Amino acid sequence: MLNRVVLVGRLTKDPDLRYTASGVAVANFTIAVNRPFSNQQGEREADFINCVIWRKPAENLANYMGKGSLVGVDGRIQTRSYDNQEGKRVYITEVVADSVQFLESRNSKGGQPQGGGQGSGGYQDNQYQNQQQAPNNNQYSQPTGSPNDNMEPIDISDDDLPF
Amino acid sequence: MLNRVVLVGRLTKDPDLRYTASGVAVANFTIAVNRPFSNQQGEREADFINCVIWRKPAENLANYMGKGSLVGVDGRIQTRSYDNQEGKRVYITEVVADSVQFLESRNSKGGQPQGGGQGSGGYQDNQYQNQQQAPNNNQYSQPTGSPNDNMEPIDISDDDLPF
Amino acid sequence: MLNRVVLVGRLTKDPDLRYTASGVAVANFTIAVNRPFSNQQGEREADFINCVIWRKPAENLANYMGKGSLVGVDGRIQTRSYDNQEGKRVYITEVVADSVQFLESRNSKGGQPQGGGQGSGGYQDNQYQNQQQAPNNNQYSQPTGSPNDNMEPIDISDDDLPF
Amino acid sequence: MLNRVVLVGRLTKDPDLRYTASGVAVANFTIAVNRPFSNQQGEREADFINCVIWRKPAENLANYMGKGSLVGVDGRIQTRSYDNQEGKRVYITEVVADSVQFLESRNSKGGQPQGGGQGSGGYQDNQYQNQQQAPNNNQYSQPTGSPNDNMEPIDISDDDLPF
DNA sequence: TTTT
DNA sequence: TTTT
Repeated sequence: MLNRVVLVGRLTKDPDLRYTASGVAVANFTIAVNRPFSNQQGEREADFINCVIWRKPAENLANYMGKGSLVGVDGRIQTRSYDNQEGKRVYITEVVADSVQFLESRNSKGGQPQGGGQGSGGYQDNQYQNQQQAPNNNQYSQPTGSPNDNMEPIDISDDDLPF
Repeated sequence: MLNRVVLVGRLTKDPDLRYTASGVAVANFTIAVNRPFSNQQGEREADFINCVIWRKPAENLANYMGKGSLVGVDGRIQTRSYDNQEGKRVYITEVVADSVQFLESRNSKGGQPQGGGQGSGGYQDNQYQNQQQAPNNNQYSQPTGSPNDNMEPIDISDDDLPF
Repeated sequence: MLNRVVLVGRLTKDPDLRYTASGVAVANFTIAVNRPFSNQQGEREADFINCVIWRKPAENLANYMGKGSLVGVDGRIQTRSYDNQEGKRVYITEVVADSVQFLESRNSKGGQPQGGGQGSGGYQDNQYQNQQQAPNNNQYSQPTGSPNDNMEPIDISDDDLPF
Repeated sequence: MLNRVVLVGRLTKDPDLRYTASGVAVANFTIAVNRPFSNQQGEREADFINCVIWRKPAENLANYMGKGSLVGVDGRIQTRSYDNQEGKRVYITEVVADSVQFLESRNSKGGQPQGGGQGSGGYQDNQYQNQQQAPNNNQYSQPTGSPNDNMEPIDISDDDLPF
């Protein structure tokens, strides 16, 4: 049955990247999507939407985007439930992203602070596409070093390129 | 910012229609959307997605659709929170429907039971469109009588026609 | 970049199934999507949207759906152009379907005419999912025989099952 | 019936703003949406999607966005036809935008060229929302003056504010 | 060239 | 707390 979600918004914090026991990468993140209308107090509110993304795109998101980054999300709504520590059933509604598009980097994540005089915020047509391939059980090698906040072309082998 | 959701699924129960203190109709409903893939046990799971719709379309939904009805939803994701009786903050993610499309009636809601030999389940191009008009404070008159499960053309004045 | 389309409408005619030189199945079809509003003459118009689907789902669509069938489409807009016989460039805008959902069979395609007293139009959760796998170059075997208009469960081997 | 399109892409040229005989503003524009995959030559292609937007949002788009601007579009697919000068029927498929979101200004349209050392390309949560109100037959007052390419807050009366 |  |  049809289940399709498209969002454009900003990361409320850095993505939270983890690995399953079998080594599959998964990142949780929340995006703030401002509403197109004002409330009765005349204020613009936002919706804070929890999202998940799996595998390579999860690592890419965690490595290149951070708090404040503007992203586009294409995915579906998923619901699940679990029993919390008080034995109460908790119901979760979240968006499982098939792909995340980088619209604008905003964070600096420990490196050269963005902004200043260098003409920041350019857009590259970068997109995480979830290949939905079978989970591979290797440990992923974590990219380190300069986060390349300005999103200029970077010189790495195709294999490592997230986009 | 962009926030768009499209769903096709079945009502898990009859819509829950209420009125605000100022007389605005609002209906809550949950739709089950079957996933397009099987889990590791080979079973097809579903997502149970909570939705809200306001005003006239809320009444139409409540009057014409019921548990098991197949509907299409066009809307956006909304998040909100409240403090429960234990003083704990509870976060809600739901879909606010702009319009609901009737794809197939399935329930009988007190009237002539659907099904049998009469060729049921016909589709009419019926759609609730949320006009987003200012709330009107009148009490809505509740349609009663024949639920018209077979969704044949019905003969009522234009003013009452939900589609 | 984001490009997402979701449609629900009826096939204006039987899907047109063909095979590329290398044996890849592709089906073209048009769906009529009724507009949610009336024009100035008070008439409801429709949009006639050309769609394409590839591989297995193309064959499934051609084998199980026909003129008048209600379907849901999840896909993206694609544009292309070609030079016609007069040497004039022609621009095409169409929807490439990732998946098509069967909402209601309507045609009979040579076999037992649908309808009559047998409770027609039931919905099964059937969906063509485009696996985006590499094209396979075999000739597909064309299913023949009973079109199963009522969409009841059918007893064929898993390999042939479209859903 | 359901008909929903969401796009993120760049304007291929400045929007083309016109007025109907009765004074209703309408803007035509094309956005280039890069495909998320490469073709067999390893090149990334794009789809060039024709769009229309009506009334106030049309004027806003024309006044604030130009060739190269990154926009998000939420709308529906519309088809229409007309007879060309050779008396041949021509079929058109385009997107009617309900709203356009400004993701990044790119053009300068006669004013201070964007870019340079000033940290350009910031995102504001600006969105044209088509109110679908009855056409008003006044001549719209055309905003003039500095196009504010950097999209900083601008100080004009609420009535003129497009977002 | 269009569906219910 | 879930639909076919």
